[in-house]
Amino acid sequence: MMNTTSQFIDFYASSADVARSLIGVTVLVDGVGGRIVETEAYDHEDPASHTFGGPTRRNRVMFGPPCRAYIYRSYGLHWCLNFVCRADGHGAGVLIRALEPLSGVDIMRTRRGLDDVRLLCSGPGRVCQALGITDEHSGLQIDSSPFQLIPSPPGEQALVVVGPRIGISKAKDVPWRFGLSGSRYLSRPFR
DNA sequence: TGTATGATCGCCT
DNA sequence: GGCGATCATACAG
Repeated sequence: MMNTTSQFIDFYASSADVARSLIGVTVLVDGVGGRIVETEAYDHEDPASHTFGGPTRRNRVMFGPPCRAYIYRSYGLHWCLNFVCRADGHGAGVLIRALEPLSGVDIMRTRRGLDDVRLLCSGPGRVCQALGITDEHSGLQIDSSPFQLIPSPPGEQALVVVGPRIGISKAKDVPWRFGLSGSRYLSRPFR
């Protein structure tokens, strides 16, 4: 398998394991971004997932190789970023729901049209607007340009909290939402 | 702090 | 034709 696995995240693991291990990792697009503080896992056997029911034109990237970006349009308005995981054919991924802004904050302010750092990347649609992500990024490797993944500082152990996913009508109780405990940049608090 | 609502369109039935 | 893995705004308490 060629250069498709990031060095410190095993994208061949289950989407829930990947979602948990991404907390604390920094993601940049053309140098702009921050630390992941909130994720959600989705997979092929999950009624809440786009991939439930098999491949379609929209979701085909999720059935391809791991360590790629799957971008979809949400509510006709927003873009949302996922990291594809598991081996080929599983239709699994991790939704990036919120970042702690770290790099290129002024660029993100401009793109979002507001100043408050807490509102720059605290939601999946906001993340894509702040990082300049559109469907043109769909299918790209997330460990090479323009994307960049940076591990958490060694010794810094992210304390991860878990809860049900947000904004779905099916499989509401599955605890596949992960967050950095105590972060000010979550899209919503954990109960 | 919370509930409600409009915007807007690609995808699937 | 209907419905979202959402967001910003408006209003109530």
